[in-house]
Amino acid sequence: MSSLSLTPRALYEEVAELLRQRIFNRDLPPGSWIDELRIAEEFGISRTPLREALKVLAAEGLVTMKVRRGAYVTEVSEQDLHEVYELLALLESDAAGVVSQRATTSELQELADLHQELERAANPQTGSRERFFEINEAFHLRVLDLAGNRWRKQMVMDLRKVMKLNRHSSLFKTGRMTESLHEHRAILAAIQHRQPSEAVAAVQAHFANGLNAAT
Amino acid sequence: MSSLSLTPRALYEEVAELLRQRIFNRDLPPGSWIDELRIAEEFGISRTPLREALKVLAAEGLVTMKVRRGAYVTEVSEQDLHEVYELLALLESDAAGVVSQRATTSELQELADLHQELERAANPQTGSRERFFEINEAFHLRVLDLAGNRWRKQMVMDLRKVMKLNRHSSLFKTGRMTESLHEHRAILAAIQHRQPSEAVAAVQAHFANGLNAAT
DNA sequence: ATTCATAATTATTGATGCAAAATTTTCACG
DNA sequence: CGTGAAAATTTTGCATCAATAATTATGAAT
Repeated sequence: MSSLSLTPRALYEEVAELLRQRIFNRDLPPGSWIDELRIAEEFGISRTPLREALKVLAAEGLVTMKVRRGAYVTEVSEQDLHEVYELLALLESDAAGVVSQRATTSELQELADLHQELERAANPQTGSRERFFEINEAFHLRVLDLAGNRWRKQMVMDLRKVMKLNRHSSLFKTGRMTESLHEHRAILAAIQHRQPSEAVAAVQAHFANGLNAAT
Repeated sequence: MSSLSLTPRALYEEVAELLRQRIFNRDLPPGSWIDELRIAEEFGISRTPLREALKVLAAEGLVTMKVRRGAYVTEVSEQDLHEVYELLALLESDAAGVVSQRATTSELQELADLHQELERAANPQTGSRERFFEINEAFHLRVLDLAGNRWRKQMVMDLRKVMKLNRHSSLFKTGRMTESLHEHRAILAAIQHRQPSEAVAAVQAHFANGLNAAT
């Protein structure tokens, strides 16, 4: 957690990040009303930057603004879960296809290294549940980086935030670790062998299995 | 311009919409600094709702916030144009594929009716440039509705707003009207004949041609 | 005359205050 | 005892005010 930033973020950005943590920790559970006065008091700030932060989170989909009713933590329905999984599968599978075509040899090696870390994280002896999820997300985001479309990456990151709202989201489910690891092996292999259609299919299968595990 | 809204939007929403219009009209050109005092004065409001509106627009990608420097209208680079086109092609082509599988007969008829309006709008006798772009966008958005994924629709709408920032964006270019109309015929035909892969290909071709026209 | 430093002006950012609206509570009447 | 209306409280939304940071202008020194 490198908290020393060269460009000190605006207060409303910091507040937005704190709110995200509270939401993901389920300190602010889905559906709950966000008490502006209370939060402002706790954070030791005024309501102005807090309200700006809430607008940002609303744009991300994490909170929902109701006219004259304030902000509520977004409730992700079963339908939403399906739709977001569908979108993530589309965006990330296409990215994997692009990467399998365009990645340099050193970039492929980098992905292989990341996957090796994932293997270690999946081993109870050398890793942990938290580490697995961390490396897992890093791998997915690295593929997006290599696909070279910042708009897509931003969208995927936003969608993944929304996924975290759902308890049953298997993006971070313990029982899925071994299965997920196997699927990652297939994804990496397809990319390394520069087989776009196989890479696309492998990522789509990965998300299809994730959705099944979630529901 | 129906200004009587059943659910009176918050002021910051209204302001956001006014700012969007000014940006798309190039009253506020890309790269220009947004003078909060001046705009607030012109709109006859205080700076608080204006700043909240700017946060919303920043989340949409229309403006860029710089720390301690205020808000600037986003400049869309050639690279961005490519990337956004790539994403729109991916999202909308997949949507067309879904619709060609799942649409009911009456929904297909609705799309056909919309396309008929597009044909009329493309005819100098019975339509106009503005009407063509209007119907064109309505058709694309209707396909997204029928594809049944509100997250995708939201993303496409945001991306299309970003496209409007670019002068050369062929989404709204006069010279492309006839060509665009032909491509729309192919898209509609593929959907009506319930041929998903043809529908996907037709939409991808539509966007590929659009990108060529833009650059 | 040019450069550097300091002062002044300007603009963003955050806090506070106030009014309007909605919700809740209380009290009266059936 | 339940229902409905009115008052009180709570909370949002907007405006104003204060402070911090940055940019520009001015002046002095080399």
